[in-house]
Amino acid sequence: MPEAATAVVERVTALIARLHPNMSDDLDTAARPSEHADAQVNVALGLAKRIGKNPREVAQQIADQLDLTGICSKVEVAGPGFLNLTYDDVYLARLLKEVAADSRLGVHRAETVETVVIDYSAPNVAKEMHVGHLRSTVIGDALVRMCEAVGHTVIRENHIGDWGTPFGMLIEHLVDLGEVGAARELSVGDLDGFYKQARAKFDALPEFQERARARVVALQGGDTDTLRLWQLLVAESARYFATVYEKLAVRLTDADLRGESAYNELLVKVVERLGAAKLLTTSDGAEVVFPAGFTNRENEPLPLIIRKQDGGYNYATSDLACVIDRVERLRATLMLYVVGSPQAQHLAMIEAVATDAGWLPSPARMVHVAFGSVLGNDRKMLKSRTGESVKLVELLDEAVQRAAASVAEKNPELPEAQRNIVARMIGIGAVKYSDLSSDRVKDYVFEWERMLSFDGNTAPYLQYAHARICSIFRRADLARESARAAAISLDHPSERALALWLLQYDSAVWDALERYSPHRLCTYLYELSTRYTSFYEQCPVLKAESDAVRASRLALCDLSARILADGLALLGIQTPEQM
RNA sequence: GCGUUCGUAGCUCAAUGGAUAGAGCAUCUGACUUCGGAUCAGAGGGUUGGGGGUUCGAGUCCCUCCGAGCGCGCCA
Repeated sequence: MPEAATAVVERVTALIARLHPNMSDDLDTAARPSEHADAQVNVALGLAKRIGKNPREVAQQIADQLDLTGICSKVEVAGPGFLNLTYDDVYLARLLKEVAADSRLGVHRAETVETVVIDYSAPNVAKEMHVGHLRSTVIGDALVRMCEAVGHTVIRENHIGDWGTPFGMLIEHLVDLGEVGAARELSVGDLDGFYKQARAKFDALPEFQERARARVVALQGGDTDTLRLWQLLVAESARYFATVYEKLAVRLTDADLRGESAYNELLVKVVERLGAAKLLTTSDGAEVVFPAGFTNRENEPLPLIIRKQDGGYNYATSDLACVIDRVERLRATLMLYVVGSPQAQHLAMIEAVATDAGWLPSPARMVHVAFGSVLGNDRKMLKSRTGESVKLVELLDEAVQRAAASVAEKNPELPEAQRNIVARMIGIGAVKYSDLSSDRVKDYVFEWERMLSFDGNTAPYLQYAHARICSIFRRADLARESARAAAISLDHPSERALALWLLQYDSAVWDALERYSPHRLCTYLYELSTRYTSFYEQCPVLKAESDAVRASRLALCDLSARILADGLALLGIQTPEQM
């Protein structure tokens, strides 16, 4: 309820400033959603404490003097000193009409536009994508869409692992297979096999090991032929990643790929600049930084290793280079790292060092958008039957397959071609939604039955609610736009409950975005669906008692469908019109 | 050992420091000549891991204990 709440808060704040001129600072004047009223204001409780008076009396005084004409039809004091507000129906109807006429559905733009770099997905070249990449990719994609929706400038960065010692053995394996054979091997999508074969040879054959090591040196030395072979691996992998992203329907493209190798030239500069800032020390032959506040097992200062004993660099160095690149070249003001929580300490150290080195001048900042693991039925990290990590493609294919079976069973009239399209929206949507709908910092249990169920907080349930609305307009042979100018009346309780919720879309989107918590938007959309279906059960739309009521209800339907579709789109989930 | 995240109904999950901790699944009871029953209405089910503290008010903040996951020097 952005506008209504804002209007209320403005008047409350003004009144308190008048009544208690020196008390108005940092008082909680917010108008919150409430179970007992349309909204509640709790300011009297804090104020009473501060001025040493009875909270109910303070609340009553505010209620008596607060002028909410045209906004609220009722203000009452309840409990220990809550102000319960009932909005004026005419006012609500007017707000709804404004939202219905708004292509943004009431979602306001960011006041200050940020340049947001979002670092997510991050698969490794020549390695299969597995469930471990699911959460980063899906959460990152949702954040991209939400940031863009409020007008931020978003730069997607898929920080792929395309460099390091494993590439010696991978390139040698490629040479062994022959370029044509290797390309064939890689293009069938069996990257796991390729990697494992290389690994097996590396472990078993000293001769191969020698070649691999020499190849790493050649790669780092910039040997032309080696670089060409390396690029072949990268290109084949990129093609594979693109197919996965297409299946997943996320925004990532080849243009967003940014391998670690991209920072190679910057690594020397990182060392130079850390040296110039006098942060660098030598420890056991390695060049390291000791950021304050980090300790190891023995309670000794924990170093961030910048240059190894052997002179090589590692991930900490390239992560620091990355910070410099994002702040100084891309002008990032906000950097989101959609990375699993196990890396919390590493990222905290990167941030500490970058801050100490002066590479994060305000307003530039890093945020670790951490997330937990995907668990199987046994409550342990999800694994395949053979104990290996589950291939992402296989998981996605199974989701679509299961959805297709479900649609075939429940709606056999749907033509097969359409069924396949819909099955993809449902299956992929279900996987994404089950990932997004619980608090990201916690682990979650991956269960096919639950995520594909049409009951409960699932994508199919939301999609179904949307499809039913589309069905109403189809049956009535009405264009959706035609519903938007209607005068809205809110006589039935379920109409009113729905209307109140529709008006809170703006705050739901912002709430989810500000916490980088897509699940808050999921919860909102789920509640919207339940309120809608409840309305749908109780209020006939096409057979409404009058044309005016029918038009009003059609407007509520249209707005509900648009917010459902828009909200799901912000989560990267599609909404079929039939299913 | 140190650090960190988590612990809420039988299960899976919600809950800006605000009222009687909410949903879904499962269980039980109802509702289809009606816009998609792929649904809806209702019931039972809780010492929010234990114990202290701060606060007018704590699932939420602080301390402590218990339990689980993860991390902790040259992999990324």
